[in-house]
Amino acid sequence: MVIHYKDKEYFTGKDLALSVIGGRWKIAIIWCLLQQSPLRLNEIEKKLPHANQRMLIRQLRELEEDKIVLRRVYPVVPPKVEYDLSEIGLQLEPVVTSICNWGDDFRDFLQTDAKKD
Amino acid sequence: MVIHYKDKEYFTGKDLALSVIGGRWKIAIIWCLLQQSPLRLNEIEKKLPHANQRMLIRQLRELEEDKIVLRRVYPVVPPKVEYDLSEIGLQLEPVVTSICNWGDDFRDFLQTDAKKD
DNA sequence: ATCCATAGTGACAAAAACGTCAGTATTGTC
DNA sequence: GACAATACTGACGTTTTTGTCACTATGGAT
Repeated sequence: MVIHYKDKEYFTGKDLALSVIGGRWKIAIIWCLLQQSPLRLNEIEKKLPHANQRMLIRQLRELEEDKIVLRRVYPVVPPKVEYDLSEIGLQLEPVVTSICNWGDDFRDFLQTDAKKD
Repeated sequence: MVIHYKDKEYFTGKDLALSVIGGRWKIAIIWCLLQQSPLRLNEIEKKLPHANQRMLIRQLRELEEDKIVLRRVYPVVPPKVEYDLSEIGLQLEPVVTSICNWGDDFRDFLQTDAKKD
C-alpha cells in the first residue's frame, strides 16, 4: 500500500517517517522542543549553537509543513514567533529517546572498543 | 564531552547515532536483519527491491565499518557472504521499532488530515 | 567456448542537502 | 540619523549523498 506524499512515493511508514525526520537538525530541534516548549527561534539557536540560523529556519519550515511543529506568530515589533510540537510531533518522543539512548551506548562501545589493543 | 569519530566531531550521542544510522537504506537494512538473519546480499536485495545493489553494498560497508553489521565470507564459488547484526547493532531494535510505529501513526494522521475539507 | 550465479569495484553524473552571505521589515531608543 | 532586536528571505556555491553504468573474478554446467 503505497503512500503518496509531496510528489513522492513511500512504500512503508518507516520510509515516510525517515523522510520527515531525516534532516540534519530535525531530531535536534524536536529534542529541544520535547525538553521545553514553546521556544522562540533565538532560543533554539542558543540550544543548538552548531546549527546556523538559515538551516534552523529551513528545518523548522519543513517540520511545520509536515505538521510536526506548530508556529505561532505574534503581531508585535520586534517580531515574536513561538514554536511548539503538534500532537503527532509529541509522539516522536520514543523515537528521540531511543536514538539518544542508543547513541550513548554506541559512544561507550566505541570507547571500550578503542581500548582493546 | 566531544566525541571524535572518523575525523569528525560529535557533541552528543544522538548526533553520533544519526551519523551512523542516517543513510538512505541503513534503517531498512537493519530492519531486514532484525526480522531475519543472517542474510546474503541477494536476499537483502529481494527484501528491498527499491534500492539498487550498489547502494546496498555501500551502506552495508559503512555499517560494517561502524561495527553494526558483521560480514562473514565463505571461500566458495560462487561467493557466499552473510550479513548479521552485531551486539550493538541488535540494540537498535527500539530505534527501528519506534520509527516504524511512528511512521504508521503519521501515515494514518496524514490520511485523516487529508479528509478534512 | 559460452553462460550462469554471486558479490563485488570504479568512475562518473545527478540530485539533494547544507552552509554562507547579504539583505528585508518594523518600531523604539540614543 | 544611526543602531538595535527579531525573524526572517534570496541567491549562490559547496559538499555529500545517491544513482547508474560498465566492468571484474571464479568455477561449474551446457
